[in-house]
Amino acid sequence: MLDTQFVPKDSENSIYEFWLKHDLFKANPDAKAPTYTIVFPPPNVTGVLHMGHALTCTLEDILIRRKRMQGFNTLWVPGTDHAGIATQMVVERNLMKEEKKSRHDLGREKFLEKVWEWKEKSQETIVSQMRKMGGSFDWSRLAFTLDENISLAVKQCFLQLYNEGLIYRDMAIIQWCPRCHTALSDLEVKCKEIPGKFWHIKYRLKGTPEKFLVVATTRPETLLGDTAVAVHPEDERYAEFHGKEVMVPLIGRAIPVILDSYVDPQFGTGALKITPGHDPNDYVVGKRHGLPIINLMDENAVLNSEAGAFAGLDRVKARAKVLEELQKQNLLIKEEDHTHSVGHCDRCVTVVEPKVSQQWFVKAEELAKDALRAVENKEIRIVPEEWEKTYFEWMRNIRPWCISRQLWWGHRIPVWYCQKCQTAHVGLEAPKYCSKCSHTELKQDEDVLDTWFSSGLWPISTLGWPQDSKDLKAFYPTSVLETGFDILFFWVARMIMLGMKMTGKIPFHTVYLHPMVRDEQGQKMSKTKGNVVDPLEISDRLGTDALRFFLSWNAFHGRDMRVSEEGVENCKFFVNKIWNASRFVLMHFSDVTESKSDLSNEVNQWIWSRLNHIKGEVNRSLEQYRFFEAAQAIYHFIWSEYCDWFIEFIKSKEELESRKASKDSTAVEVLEEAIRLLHPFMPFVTEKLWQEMPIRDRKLVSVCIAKYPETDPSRSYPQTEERVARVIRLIEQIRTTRGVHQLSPAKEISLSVSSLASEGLVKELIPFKELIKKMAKLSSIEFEQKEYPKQTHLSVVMRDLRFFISKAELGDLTQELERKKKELQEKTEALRRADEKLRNERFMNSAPQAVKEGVLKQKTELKREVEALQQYLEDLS
RNA sequence: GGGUGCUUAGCUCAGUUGGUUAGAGCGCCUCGCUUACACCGAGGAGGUCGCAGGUUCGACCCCUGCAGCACCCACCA
Repeated sequence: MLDTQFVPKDSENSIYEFWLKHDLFKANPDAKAPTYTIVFPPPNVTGVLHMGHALTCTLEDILIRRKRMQGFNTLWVPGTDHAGIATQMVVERNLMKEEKKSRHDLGREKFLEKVWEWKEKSQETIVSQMRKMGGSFDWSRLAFTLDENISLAVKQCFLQLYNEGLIYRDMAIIQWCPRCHTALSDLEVKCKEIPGKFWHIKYRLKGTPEKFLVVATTRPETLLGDTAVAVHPEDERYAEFHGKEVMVPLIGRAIPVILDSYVDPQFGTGALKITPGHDPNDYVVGKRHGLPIINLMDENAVLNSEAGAFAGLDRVKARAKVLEELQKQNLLIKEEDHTHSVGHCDRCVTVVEPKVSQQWFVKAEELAKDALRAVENKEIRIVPEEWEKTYFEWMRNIRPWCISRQLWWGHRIPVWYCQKCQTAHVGLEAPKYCSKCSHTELKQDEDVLDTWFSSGLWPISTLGWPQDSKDLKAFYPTSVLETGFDILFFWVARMIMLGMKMTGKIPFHTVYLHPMVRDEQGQKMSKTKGNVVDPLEISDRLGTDALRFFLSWNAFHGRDMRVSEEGVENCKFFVNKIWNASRFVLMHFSDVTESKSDLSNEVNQWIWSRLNHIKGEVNRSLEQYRFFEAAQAIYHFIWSEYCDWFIEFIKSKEELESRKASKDSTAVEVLEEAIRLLHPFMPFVTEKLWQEMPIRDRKLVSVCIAKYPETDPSRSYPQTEERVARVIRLIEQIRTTRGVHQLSPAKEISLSVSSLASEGLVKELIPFKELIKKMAKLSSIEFEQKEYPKQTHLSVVMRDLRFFISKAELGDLTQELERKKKELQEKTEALRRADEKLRNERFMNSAPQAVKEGVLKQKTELKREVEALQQYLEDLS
């Protein structure tokens, strides 16, 4: 006997332990069954899981559990990401808070020890949370991006790309974060519109100080690093400056006026100061003209000795000081408001500084070619499809990927420099001596790799690459990559590029991009806003099953997904509903242990047939990653069909007794199948209930490995479905009539039903007589083709049936009158339109037969209804 | 500046290649503690599908324009 309620908190842990005990989630590379593989997007070891992770866990677990039940050899690889910059930041912040020390105070080695400690704790937390969500991961394959074998993959990949010339080291202008002290890739820089100023500054002509040109800039502090002023070659205004030199204000350095068509004469003053050291565009122009590069700032964006009197000031102070000086020297002409977009560090939101430095790059342009083609020719399918365009757009305009980071936490770049001749050696191990000069002193590159470089290898590295492992053979390419669209470029694109380059094969067949999690108002969740809904707290209180069902119910193909506690609560009600339906069934049929469904019984036929539809729909929807559709289909079946109608149908004393006596198994079997159908969505409660089912595959230890329901043509009864649908409609109509006439639910009435179409229709209802009586609360019901006088009876019409109720039994009719008038209006209009269509020659010529027949049928029905309604209204008044 | 989406019931969203009277959940209103469930049951109200044109026998769906919203990418100083 089941408890009166399912208490998730008391059951979930032990159910999960039960699964682990029976080792149900472990994949076997030697198994014969076809494989189905997902690698879980490894969460950063920066802290705890949020709602986005919960969504990922839920959706992937649904896919995996269904495939497992379908008999696939499923593998779901769990893991975590070292998340270089993010984790380093968190640990640094902690260190500062707790010990008032910077990482430099500790030194590289000691600091890394601290980070490892942090990682252990964080990973432990994350793993326990993934379990709490019910995730059926193969824990024997738990991976971390800095594991030895994963690091080997990273080095191997670096080496291979280097040998092919696809990785190179270059002096280039990159985005530098003065707070994180590292280079960033373009993707890690987010542009933001910032209201700023446009300052117009005098640059005097060398030797003729009364002549000058005016340069407009948003960054006056960088003028200290100017090495030219550029004007458009055809800009007449500056013709007299061609070939001359002007003086940099404040420091009196002469720089040439150069001609470059990059300059837009319409913009600003048409004269552009060129600062190759601190502006990506200027860098390009500077290179074109062979201009010197002046690096004005140190790693903190504090001005260095190149800045002369301004040395020691940071960017912001330097700007103020420079402006002040310009003002004093009467070189500042005007100041206007100007909004422009400024790059910010994705992690710490500091304004980044373009900086010329030695960095490592990947020729992404080369790798993108195959990665682009794979999606173009649908070898890799992106769902929803509209994201393909975004992917194409980015891939076609991809630029070199800066992969070196001046951090401590991460994969050290596998390059060693000879301390004598500076020759670089790239390899998996430190070389013993220099291959060029045989010197034995070599030093490894200080930098580490971009986190996404190792993430990009995740599908292959977790499966054992570069070894020719069993896992790689069995499970690669993986089946589907499921994640949020926000990391399409960061992660997905790079996995495709690196996976294809390293193995020659695509890393996965399908990319499913789920929506972003928002709060109730559609706002991004963030700690600072305080609108974060914590999945663990919710699952603690309302149950993991409810949370998971809510998440799948809301996984639309849109871009946002709103999470509210109320929504989860409603799903909890659904959990309760199934629980109680099961209680009812077990209360009456717990001794029904043999499959013996009376298939001559129309109610049985009907519920089997309905179940059959739902099975098809759920499977179809899940194949297309339409989680919301699948969830809704099951919800509707269990609640509105199985509970509201089937159970109510069999609930009458006689029916129940007769079913118990004959040990009819329908109620149990349909429920058991519905439970299996629901299991991927709500693993915990379904496991618990499945174990209680008197009929189930007893050879199996868990519903996790029970067969996932598939449609079964032998259980399809379309005609019965139609008949029962008519019965349901009749009951509903009687109830409505009772309702609008304000009859007490306790009051029994009598009525007579006749057909508006063929007489057979009414005969078909006779077997349901008792059932209708019970459910519509009737004292008696007659089925006969008989008219009653309108003085004494009211006739109610519904499509193909009508019934008569004695007026004496009805109460106030005024409300009903209004309602029916409106209905008559609507139906008359619909009839008119149907009629118009049928008269329309062109419609009759071009519409498909089925549509024409439909309209004709509709017209007949409407006509009957309109006539009957008119009569009904007459009767009423 | 370039790109991608979105606009359907009070709210969140479905609506498959244009074809019968546009759906769901929640919320709301009325009634009911009927022995699985009040975390429930029965019934009801509620939409000129953002606006304006066009194509078509027929448009929520296709085309054009407009308005509003969101997101992504971006070196106009």
